[in-house]
Amino acid sequence: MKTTIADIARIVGKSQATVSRVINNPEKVKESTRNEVLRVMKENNYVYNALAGSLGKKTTRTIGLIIPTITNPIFSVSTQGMQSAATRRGYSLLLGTTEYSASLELELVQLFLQKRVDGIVFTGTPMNDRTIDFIQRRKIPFVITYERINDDHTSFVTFDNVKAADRIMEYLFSMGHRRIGMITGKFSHSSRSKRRWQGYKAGLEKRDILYDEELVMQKDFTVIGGREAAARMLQNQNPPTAIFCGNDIIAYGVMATAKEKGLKVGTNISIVGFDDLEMSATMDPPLTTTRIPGNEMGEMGAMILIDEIEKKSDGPAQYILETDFIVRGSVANLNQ
Amino acid sequence: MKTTIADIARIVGKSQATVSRVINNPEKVKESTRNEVLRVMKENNYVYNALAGSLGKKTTRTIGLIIPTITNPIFSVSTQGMQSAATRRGYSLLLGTTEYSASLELELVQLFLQKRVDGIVFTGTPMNDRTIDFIQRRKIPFVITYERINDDHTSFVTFDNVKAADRIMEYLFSMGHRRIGMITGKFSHSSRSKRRWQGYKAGLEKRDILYDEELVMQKDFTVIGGREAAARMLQNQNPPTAIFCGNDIIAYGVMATAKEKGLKVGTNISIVGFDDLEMSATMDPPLTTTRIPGNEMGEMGAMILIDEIEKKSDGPAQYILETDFIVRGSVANLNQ
DNA sequence: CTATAAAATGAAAGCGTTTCCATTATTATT
DNA sequence: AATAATAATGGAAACGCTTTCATTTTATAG
Repeated sequence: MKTTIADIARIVGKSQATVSRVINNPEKVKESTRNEVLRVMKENNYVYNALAGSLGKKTTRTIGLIIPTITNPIFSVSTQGMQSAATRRGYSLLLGTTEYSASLELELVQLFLQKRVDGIVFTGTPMNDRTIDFIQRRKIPFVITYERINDDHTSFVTFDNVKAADRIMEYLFSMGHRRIGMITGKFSHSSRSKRRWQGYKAGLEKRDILYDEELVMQKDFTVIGGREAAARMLQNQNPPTAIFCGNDIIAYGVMATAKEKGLKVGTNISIVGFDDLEMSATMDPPLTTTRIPGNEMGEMGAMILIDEIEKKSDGPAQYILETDFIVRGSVANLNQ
Repeated sequence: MKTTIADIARIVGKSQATVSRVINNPEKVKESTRNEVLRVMKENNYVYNALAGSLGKKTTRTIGLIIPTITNPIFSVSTQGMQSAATRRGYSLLLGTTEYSASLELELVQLFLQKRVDGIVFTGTPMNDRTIDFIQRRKIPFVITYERINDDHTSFVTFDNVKAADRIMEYLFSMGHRRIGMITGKFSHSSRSKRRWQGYKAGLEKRDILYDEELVMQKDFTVIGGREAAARMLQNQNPPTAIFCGNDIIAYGVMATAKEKGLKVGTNISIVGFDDLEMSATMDPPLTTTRIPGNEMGEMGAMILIDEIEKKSDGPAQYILETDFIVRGSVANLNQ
């Protein structure tokens, strides 16, 4: 039924090895026979069987991507970057989402290993110890993006959440804010939330502002999460003048409920986000936030991984990319 | 180095066939030997080679997803749905983005065929004729989501853009609007844009409103696109009272520039979007728009495809899902 | 022309499973 | 206890490539 290289070989009157060569090392076969082979392939609608090929070559030219969810824009942006870098270098992406579940994460790794991906990139997942152990034991190349682990031997490309959070606190302080709340994602879901909170807390302490537990809440990274948290926080008897949101989506929710309560964002209440999603600039007022290098992390993650797969790298690559703090209109200046 | 089922067989003292059975038909091997095999597998860190397995079985349990871009939220939502349905049924997703390029689309199909995916789902791509021809000739199962083609033999799950657009026009008319503009995506990128425009035009004609070319613009499906179009359209000497935007993202842009021009959205200017992204409800004012069943299309698309792969379906499945028109606050009532 | 190097090709053994068919062991039946 | 079923297992070919090594052709040099 399906034609194989053996069929092609027979028709052309050459050996199977030669046909294989025109696929993999065309320059090694005489031009005339190469053209002949190609012609016959076309004529017979030959489709290369990459399964069989990979079984022999021991490489599949596909990399696995493990990500909490594709739904969060920050992850779709990095996925896009990864996809384009991978394509550029001739690799495909096998997609797996964990929904923040550690067991799913491990299962995915196992599945990907069975499918013999050439490498795996973990994006924004906590990577539980069993996963790390499992993957390290099989010594298949992997890189981490959005996160990092403390291990000299593993590659990652991430950014500094603590530093970025500190930059925000510095700004808020300079604008005269002293009572600052924080609404962030669940620590259990991402260590990024926790680091931002650490930056928040450190920023407070550094400026001798006391940390008030009532002003920090962990919520889902969703609009609803932001709304719920804001609703409670704003009816505090001594409400914050500014709220540091763990991401832009939460900030949208906070803005919405603040407005509903009659507050004027950027005047009566200040809000800052994190991520700089595309819509953040078009909010009303435009959201002050920090841009993270999502696309770059994706691209670089793929590049680094592929370099390791192809042994073009010397040792692990560890990058900490810069973030940009973007001042727009959602923070009031209390100094004047 | 790597242990294979042959190794396992030797250690256990059984044949390779038996080991293969404990993997694929565990019930067919005596419990004691099954446990023994399992034990030895664990002991030796055996990892099943799905490549070799697939070569024999002629199925890879992976399906290819071809999508314009993962960055657009409507596609990431459907991808999520697809992913979860696929996982549930034991399939993985191979991801490919076309960036709206027909040639890339074809290349992806070819690549996926080589990698022997069990089926392909096309999401929101125009599917050029060469692609259709190519894939039909190899008779590998495929389904289309977000779009459809006129062919009794191919499965799709989509929604009715013309109808949804008509619903919008009906509403706008009922609210007293007679001069209605449209800002939509490029027809060349998605036939959805074109259909929505058709619905717009038909809606106009049905109500004896004359079609004014100056009030319709094709732009990128981006915030910037919306801004640019709005900037021009609003300085028309006879500007529209309402603008029908081809998607929510464009609507965000339009809202932003309308506000900048001092217009009050929902009062002086009316805007309606399309897609109902998560943030649309939190816009100011909340955006009136129509919800499309992204997640459902993804889930159903995967289900239908897998049914076809596993021959559990009788003939092609063609679904046209319902959309929801969601009235919020961005349209003024001109009647009162 | 001949000798030699280089290019082109071929034969056949993998790669790690599945699967068909045959064989042996076990259980049920009378 | 003999026979018939049924369950469990094994042998070996097949899946469609790659790759190594040997062999044959062709080109190059003297």
